[in-house]
Amino acid sequence: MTHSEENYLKTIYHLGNYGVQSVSTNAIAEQMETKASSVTDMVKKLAEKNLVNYKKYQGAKLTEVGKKIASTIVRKHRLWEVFLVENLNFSWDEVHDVAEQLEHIQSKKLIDQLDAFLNFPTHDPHGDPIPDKEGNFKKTDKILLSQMDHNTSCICVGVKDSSSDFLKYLDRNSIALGTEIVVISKESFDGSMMLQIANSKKAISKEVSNNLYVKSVL
Amino acid sequence: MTHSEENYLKTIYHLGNYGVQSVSTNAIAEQMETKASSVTDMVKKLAEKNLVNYKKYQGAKLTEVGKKIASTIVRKHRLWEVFLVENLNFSWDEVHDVAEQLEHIQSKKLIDQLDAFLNFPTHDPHGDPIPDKEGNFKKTDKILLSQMDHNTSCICVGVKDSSSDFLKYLDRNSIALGTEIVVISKESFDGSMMLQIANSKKAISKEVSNNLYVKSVL
DNA sequence: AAATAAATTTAGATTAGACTAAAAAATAAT
DNA sequence: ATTATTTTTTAGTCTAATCTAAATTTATTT
Repeated sequence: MTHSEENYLKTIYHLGNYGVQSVSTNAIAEQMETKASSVTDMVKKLAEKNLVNYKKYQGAKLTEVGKKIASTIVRKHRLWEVFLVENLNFSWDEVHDVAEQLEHIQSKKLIDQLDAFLNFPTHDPHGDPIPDKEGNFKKTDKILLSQMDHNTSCICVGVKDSSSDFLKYLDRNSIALGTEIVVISKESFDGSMMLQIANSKKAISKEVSNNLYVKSVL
Repeated sequence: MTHSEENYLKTIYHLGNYGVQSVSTNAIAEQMETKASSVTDMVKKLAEKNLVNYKKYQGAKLTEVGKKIASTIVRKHRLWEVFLVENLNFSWDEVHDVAEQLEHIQSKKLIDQLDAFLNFPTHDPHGDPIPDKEGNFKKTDKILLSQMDHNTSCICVGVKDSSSDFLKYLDRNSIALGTEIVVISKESFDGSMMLQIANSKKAISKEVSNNLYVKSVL
């Protein structure tokens, strides 16, 4: 497995909804910031190795073996993110690039021991689930903040956009995983919201509420 | 910096005595298990980038910049080894391959924070010194066990051969860093030695005493 | 000092991964 | 149902890093 092959598998895993759907050549190319022709070449190679099923003009879908490998890469990525935040003083907007590198380190013992060292975490610093050794994880019943009605309460459980810019915005507005949010009102014409967070009111745009996952509380 | 370029710099650093001496093409090739022609190509490229000084048929020597990069790679390698042993239950004969991968991770913050997390260690699990951020380290005045006279005492402070086979041999014979060794006698014809370790006597060959660094004690 | 051996470099080929430009297939629009 | 557009593939090129085999330089012997 080369780094490049691993990156393709990971991308197909993410875009194909944890590997269940077929993913188009162009979608892969856009996500990876590469050209469609490069994707075609690589997808053929992965098909040759039985890691994806591929028929011309019909996109690629992970095989069971491909899915297993992809989930392992995601598992490693997310475990390393936890390590960086919990033990090395990284903030949640700084971990991605380093984890992109660390996810390619090959050592079964390393990842098992890291998992144990971190006390078997189930979610990464952005609220995304960490697959177990078999590639399984429980899907949390999270919804987008934008779907909440006014006069309801919820707890922040994840982000859809995990770009540094968005995460820093959340930091500045005291929104973190576990933060309780009350939706005071919702503007129908632009989708903006007025929130109550701790003791202060905050206005947020539709872009923000569309990128924040929450769990409703009674 | 590609992984390959980093590996060449590291090798030249080690073979050239921390970068002070010129290293021959063949020596590099043998150490890296590659061909001399490949080494020539790479050394030319490194010279182009001003990381080594190179004149045809005269080997390669690190420049100051090259030395700095090489020492950083060694620093990362050794810090990761400490982490693996101290925090992830690896034994000293298991760390090398994983550290070979981890040493290429690029992140200044990562390595600084790891250093702090480990409490600024000065030596790796094999007793080798860890360069600081500037690439400096204090050379310990260690000698080979084979140079000790009979009826003298010493403490094990490092290994010359850090192959898994040798390290496991040491484990089986209760020899670790910090172990006190008394040289009872020395056989002149084959260089073998009789040692007193804790409460038991052990016979060791010249190969062993030639690969174990010790510090003499009064 | 000439001949032999060893070390090193050069020349040319190969593979992985990416690219551009052109061709072909699938989709959408008139 | 043709035409136009988008998507995807193919064909050919490029770079990094490696290799083999041949040529060249340096070192060693006799």
